[in-house]
Amino acid sequence: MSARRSTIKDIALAAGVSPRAVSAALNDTGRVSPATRERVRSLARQLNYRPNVMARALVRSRTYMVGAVFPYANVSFFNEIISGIEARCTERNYDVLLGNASLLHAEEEQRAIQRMLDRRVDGIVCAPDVTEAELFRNLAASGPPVLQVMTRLPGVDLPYIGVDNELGGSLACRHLLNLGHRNIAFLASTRPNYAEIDQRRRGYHAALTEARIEPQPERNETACDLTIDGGRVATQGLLRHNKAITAIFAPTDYAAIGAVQGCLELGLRVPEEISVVGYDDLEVAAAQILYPLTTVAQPKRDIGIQAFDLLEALIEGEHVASRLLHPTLVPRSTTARSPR
Amino acid sequence: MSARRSTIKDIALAAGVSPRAVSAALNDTGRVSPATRERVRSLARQLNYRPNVMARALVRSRTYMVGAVFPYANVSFFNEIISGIEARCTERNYDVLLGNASLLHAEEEQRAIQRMLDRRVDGIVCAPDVTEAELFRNLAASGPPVLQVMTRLPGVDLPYIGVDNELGGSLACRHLLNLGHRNIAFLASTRPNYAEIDQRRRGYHAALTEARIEPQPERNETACDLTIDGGRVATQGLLRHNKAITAIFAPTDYAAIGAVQGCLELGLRVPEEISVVGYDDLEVAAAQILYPLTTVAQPKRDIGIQAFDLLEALIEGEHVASRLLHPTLVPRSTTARSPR
DNA sequence: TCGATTTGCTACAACGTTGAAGCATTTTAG
DNA sequence: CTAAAATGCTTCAACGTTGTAGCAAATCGA
Repeated sequence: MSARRSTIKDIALAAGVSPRAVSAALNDTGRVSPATRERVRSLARQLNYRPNVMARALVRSRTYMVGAVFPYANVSFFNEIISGIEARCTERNYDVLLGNASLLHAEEEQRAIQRMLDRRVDGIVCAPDVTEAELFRNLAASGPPVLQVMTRLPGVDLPYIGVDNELGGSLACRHLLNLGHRNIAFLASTRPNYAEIDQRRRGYHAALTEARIEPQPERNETACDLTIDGGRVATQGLLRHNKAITAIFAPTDYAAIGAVQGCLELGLRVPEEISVVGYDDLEVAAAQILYPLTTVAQPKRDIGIQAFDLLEALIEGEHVASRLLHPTLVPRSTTARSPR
Repeated sequence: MSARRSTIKDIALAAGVSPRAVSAALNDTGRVSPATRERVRSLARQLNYRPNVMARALVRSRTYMVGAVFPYANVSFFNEIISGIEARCTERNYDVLLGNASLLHAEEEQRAIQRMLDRRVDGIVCAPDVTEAELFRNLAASGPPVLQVMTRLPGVDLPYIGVDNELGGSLACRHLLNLGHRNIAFLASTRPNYAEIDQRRRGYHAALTEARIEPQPERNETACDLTIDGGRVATQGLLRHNKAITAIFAPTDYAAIGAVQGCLELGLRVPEEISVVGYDDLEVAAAQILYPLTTVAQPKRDIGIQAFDLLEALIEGEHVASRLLHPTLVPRSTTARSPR
C-alpha cells in the first residue's frame, strides 16, 4: 500500500543537482537557471513530488495549522463557525486541527488546547469555557496567539470576536414593540453569570426603556432552563401569573420552541394571540413544519471567516482590536401584531 | 508573546546529560538510571517541556494525524460523525485535520485530500463524492489508508463503513405496515444514481413484498427533490393522483418535513388521516414545535467512533472488512394506525 | 584587458526528535 | 578471581526541508 513518497533528494538525484537547488527551483527562492528550473519541475511532476509540509514547518517554525477548540454541545451552531474558519484557511493555505470539548468541562478543554500546542499550531481559535480563565491567562502570557470567539473570559487579555448580544436583544424587543406589544416577557437563564444571556436581557430592557416602558422583572421575567422543555415550563408558569403578556422573547431558539409549545398547550393561538421570538437562527428555527420561528440571527459563517482573518493578523504579529458583529432579525411566522 | 518552547537539548544541558539520554528518560526507551530519569523528568516539568510532535513525526514517519474529509452540506449530519471520530482520536492520541468540501464538488474534495496528503496524515476518513472515483483509485493504489463513510464509490477497492439503508427502508415500511397501512407512498430522488436512496427504496419494496403487497411504482412513487419544498410539492402531486394513500415514506427528514406540510395544506390531519416517516433523525426531526417526526435513525456518533477504529486498524497494517451498522426506527408523532 | 559583478550552483548546518551502534564501567556468574 | 553480561551513558546519522555562506565560472564595465 502506502508507498514511500518522493523527496527533494530523489529529484536532486534524477536531475543531477544538489537538493538545495531543487528546493530553490521549486520555490523560486535563490538563483537557478531557467533550464534546470524547468527540468526540476518536470521531474517533480513525474515523480509525483509533494513537499513534506511538516518538515518545512520544522525549519521555518511555522506549521500553517490553526487549532479550533469548540464545545461539543450546541454543535449545529459552532459547526457553521468552524466551517467558515475552514473555508478561509483553505484559501490562505492553512489547515484546521479540530478539538472538541464537552461544554463546561474544563479538563477536556485544557487537554484539547494542550494537544494543539504540542502540534505547534500557529494560533488557536477558541470558544472558551468560563471556568478556565487561568489556562488562558498563561496562554496570553507565553503561548501562540489565541482568539476568543462568542464567549469572552473575564479578566483575560486575549482578543475577541463575537456578536453584539445587547443589540440582538434590542432587535428582538423592538420588533415586538413595533408590532404593538407592550407586555413582553423574557426568559432568563437559570445558569448564573451567563454573560451572553444577560447582555440580551440588557438589550431587551434598553428597547423597553426607549419606548418608555418600565421593565418589570418580577412580572415579565422568569428563570428558565434554556431547552425545549425548560422553555415550555417557564412559559406556562409566566402566563399563569400574568395574563397581560402578549409576547415572549426567548434568548435561545430551543427555549423559543418550548415557549411556542407552552402557549399552544394553554390554548393560545400563535402568533394571533401571542408572539414568540427566539435567538440564534439554528436550523431548527427555519425547518419547522408549522410555526417557523421569528428569531435573531447571528452571522455564523462570517464569524468564522473574520475569526480566521483576525487570527492570521495576530500570527503575523499585527496588533488587532476585538471585533463585534451585528445580529439581524429574521421575521418568520411566530410574531404578529399585538391583539391588544 | 509566543516564547520559544524548551526542547530536549535545553533539558540535556540543564541535566548534564546528552539529548539522547533525555529522550530515553522521558519515553522509557533505552537504559537510564532511575536517578537521572527522575532528574530529567523533574527538569522537564520545571522547564514546561512538551515534545515537538511534528519533529517526532518526521523521524518516525507517523504523524498521528488523520484527515476527515466531509461535504460541507448536510452539516448537522456529518458533524456528529466527525465528533465521534474526534472523540476516539483523543483517546488514542491522534488528532483530526479537518477538510470540508462542497457536496458534489469534486475539485474541492480533491484539494482537501491533497492537503491531507501533504501533511502526511496516517489515514483519511472520507465521505466521498460520487464523481471522483479516479482519485480514490489512485489513493487505494499508493496512498495512506482511506476509509469510506456512508457513501461507497462503485469500482473503488477501499474499505467502507456505513449503515444498512435497505434495512432502514424496511424498518420504515414495516412500521407503517404494522400500523395497518396498505397504500404506502415513497419519495424517490430526482438525482440519478443516488445509491443510498435507491437502497432505502429497495428495503421499502422488500417490506411490501414480505407483506404480500405488490409495489406500485407508478401510483405510489414519485421523483422528488429531497428538500422541504421538494417534499411538499411531490407529496401534493402524489396525493392528488392517488386518494388511497395513507402513509408516506420520505427517505430524508427534510423531505418528510415537506411531506407533512403538504398533507396539512391539503387539509389532511397528521397522523390521524395520513402518516409520514422520515430518515436520518436530524436535530430538526425531534425539535419540532408540533409534529415531531417519526424517522429512521442512523447511529451517527457510533459511525464516527467505529470509523476511527477501523482506520486505526488499517494504519496498523491489519486487514479490515467493511462494516454495515444497523439503523433504528424512532417512533414519534407523525405516524398512527391507518384510518382504513 | 582586467577587476568587479552577477549567475548558478554546492556545502554545511539547523529545526527537534529518535534509531542504531558503540563503549566504558559496574555487576553477575562460575 | 576472571570472563561474561548488564548498565548507563554517548555519538552519529537520519527524517525532509530551508537559511546562510561560499565558490568557480560567466558576464559586464571602462
